[in-house]
Amino acid sequence: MDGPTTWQSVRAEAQRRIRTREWPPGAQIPHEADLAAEFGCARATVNRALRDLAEAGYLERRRKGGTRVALTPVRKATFEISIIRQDVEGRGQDYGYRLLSDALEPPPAPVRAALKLTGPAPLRALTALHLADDKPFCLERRWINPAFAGDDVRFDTVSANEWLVRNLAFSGGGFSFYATLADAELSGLLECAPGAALFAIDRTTFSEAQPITAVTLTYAPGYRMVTEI
Amino acid sequence: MDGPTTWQSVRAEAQRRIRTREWPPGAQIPHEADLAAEFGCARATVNRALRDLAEAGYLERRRKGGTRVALTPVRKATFEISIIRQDVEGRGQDYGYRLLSDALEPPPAPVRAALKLTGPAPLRALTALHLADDKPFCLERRWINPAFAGDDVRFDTVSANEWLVRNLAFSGGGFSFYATLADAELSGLLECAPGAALFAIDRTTFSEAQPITAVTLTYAPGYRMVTEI
DNA sequence: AAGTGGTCTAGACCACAAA
DNA sequence: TTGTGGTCTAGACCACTTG
Repeated sequence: MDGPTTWQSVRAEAQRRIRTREWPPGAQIPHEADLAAEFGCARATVNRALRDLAEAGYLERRRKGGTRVALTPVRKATFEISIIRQDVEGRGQDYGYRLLSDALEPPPAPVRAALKLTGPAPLRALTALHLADDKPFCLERRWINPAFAGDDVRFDTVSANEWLVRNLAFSGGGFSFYATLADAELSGLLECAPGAALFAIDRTTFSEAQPITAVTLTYAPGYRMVTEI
Repeated sequence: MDGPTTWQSVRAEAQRRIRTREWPPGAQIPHEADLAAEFGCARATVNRALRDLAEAGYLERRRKGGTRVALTPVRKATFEISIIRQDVEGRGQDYGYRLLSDALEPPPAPVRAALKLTGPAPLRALTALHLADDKPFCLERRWINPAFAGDDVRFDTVSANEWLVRNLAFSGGGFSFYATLADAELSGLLECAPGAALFAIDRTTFSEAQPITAVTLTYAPGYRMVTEI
């Protein structure tokens, strides 16, 4: 005996069959019940293994339709959205934060569109600088729905980034990553040459279909966002 | 009766308790057995729900240590690594591909380091251009371990990007995203102004600890990588 | 040593989609 | 209509870690 069949071992064997083309791309693979019989385990164990592979993009499963090997295995990479302070400290540098401005302003059209706002109601507009070892690390330009962070919430010492992460669990939204040029304002704030290439992230956050915040994070030159799979 | 308790409903209720601070950050939550009794369901159902929340970064679970609400909920975003052709076609544009060069060359030091190569053995060096509606979309500069794609594999019409995705299921590796400036060579190939800000991705791929390929994808100006959570 | 999550089993019913 | 995956149950044993 070699103990009970684990779902990891079933997954590994299924991976092997996909890699070796024993189960070629597009082909239908045996039912869970058949595989359970073959591996001598419960169907739930097979289910757990195949569900894992489907989540990773290697299999496509449909009720009644059965399970097929994905024609184009979609690699899914995950990256962690950390608080900027943790990002800096994780690099072994000292973190600093400076709030540059905080006022109510009517949002420009792109921000209104990103947050799906209809009216021109003013939003709370923040500009802040995140520092690493006293040097500019990232510029944060944020628009916040005042209903979620009124005047009583102050961002002098705690960044809006951190406050929102800690106070808005379970929200959805979108990201977009792109490159942008340092204009006069950015080069001044980030203390870099005008015309430098800067990595930037636009992010919108919703909670239960309510718009919460839109933010642009522009990083100082040389920044890389790293992840593994 | 309202039917069996689903793991999704358990997860939703747990989410609510975290959001409302009924389970505050850092606090230990009841055992699976207690929650199962409270919800009137099997422990496996509670386990499925809490495991899901833990994978999303909201809970931290340890055998014997119990389950705690994460102090800093790490948001995990996932993005799909698609074949560039699909990316272009998904935008409703015509895809084109042009192989610019293909030769065996000793890799430069950064590539050797990224692939953890010890010797100076030559790699297959490819340069190719991906087109959208006949305009440059993305420049691909790739180094491939010849053991995995010898001379018999030709990349005239099928991009190495696509060939590798289709032929190397189950591989690991790393990504890094950054911004870079268009130098003379890049501006010529991507038909953009010198000094433009370009979004770029470095990627390394390993299969079973064997180095497979290192690639730099440099996108034409204006490209955004988009994802949702 | 003991408590907690991780997993497996065997069986059952259900939801969905294909035929 | 029917076949397939999705899920729930009740019980059991095990692995890991903390005390």
